[in-house]
Amino acid sequence: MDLKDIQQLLHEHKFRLTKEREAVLMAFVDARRMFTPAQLHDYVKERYERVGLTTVYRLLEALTKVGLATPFLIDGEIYYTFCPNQHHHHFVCLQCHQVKELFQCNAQQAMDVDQKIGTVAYHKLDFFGRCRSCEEEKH
Amino acid sequence: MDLKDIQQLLHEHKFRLTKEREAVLMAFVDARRMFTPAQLHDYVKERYERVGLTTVYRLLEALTKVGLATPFLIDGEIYYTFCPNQHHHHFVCLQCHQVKELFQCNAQQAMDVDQKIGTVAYHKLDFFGRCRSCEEEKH
DNA sequence: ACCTTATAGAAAATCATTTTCTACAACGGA
DNA sequence: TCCGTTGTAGAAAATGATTTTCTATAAGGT
Repeated sequence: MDLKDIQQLLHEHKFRLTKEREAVLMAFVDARRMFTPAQLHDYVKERYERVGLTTVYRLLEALTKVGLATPFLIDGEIYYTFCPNQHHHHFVCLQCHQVKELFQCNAQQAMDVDQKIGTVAYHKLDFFGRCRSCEEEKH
Repeated sequence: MDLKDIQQLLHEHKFRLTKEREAVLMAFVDARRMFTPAQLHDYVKERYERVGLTTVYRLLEALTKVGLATPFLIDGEIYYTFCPNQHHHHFVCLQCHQVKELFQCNAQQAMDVDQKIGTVAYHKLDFFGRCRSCEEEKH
């Protein structure tokens, strides 16, 4: 999924991709890690250009609405990660906040929620720990 | 896990179980559903006795800290559910907010996160949908 | 019973998020 | 390409959930 596709998806939902949003989007996509809105704001400011915090909030809201971003709740903080793909899971490094996608998914079958309980609309499966490079960091 | 065990666990962490906290705890445990702090506050006020909202926040924080409550992020709202057991997963009804625990867990084996990625400290697997009774409600 | 330490709850403070507002930019049609 | 419509940027203000503060009180150990 590249910029064109993202643009089209946003467009279908009547969101316009301005240069400001594009700057935030580029930063967000490239980073491959999770951010709180304020963190992403700082990150964009440093690397790309100065944009308003409101703009960051609005893009994150838009991306979440069209299914391109996922919020995580960790230690009471809400982090967002860019999620271009349909259904997948995550490995989240609690140290460097890097996020990796895992595509293989056997959870639905593996768990097989009983009909007596209800009907599953969707599920979430995420792994948290330390990524390889964070582990190697401390000798 | 009964009240005695909860009391002991809180005690180990130097939390005291006062009558106010006990009222909130009873409500929370009995309900078997998820609440935002404000919702739980209302619920306790109606059914048990009047307690301060601050007290509700503090109990939820304490329970989360000792591993007896789990927060869910749904539509931007943070909901808490009482989680007495070690490792398990959830079925969350998005309509009535009822929560059921699922104990069988093959996720770790089923997914088998690659060593190259990192080391998993814990994982979360939750199912969202409509529970049986909500489904039957509308004929 | 006494002493230390945690708690209740109201009130105030904090701070993340949302709303408001105005000038401006993007898109689509002529 | 120009124009009208509609969404957007960003600062500033408002909102509202959550946290902190404070004082009297209660809990639990000794």
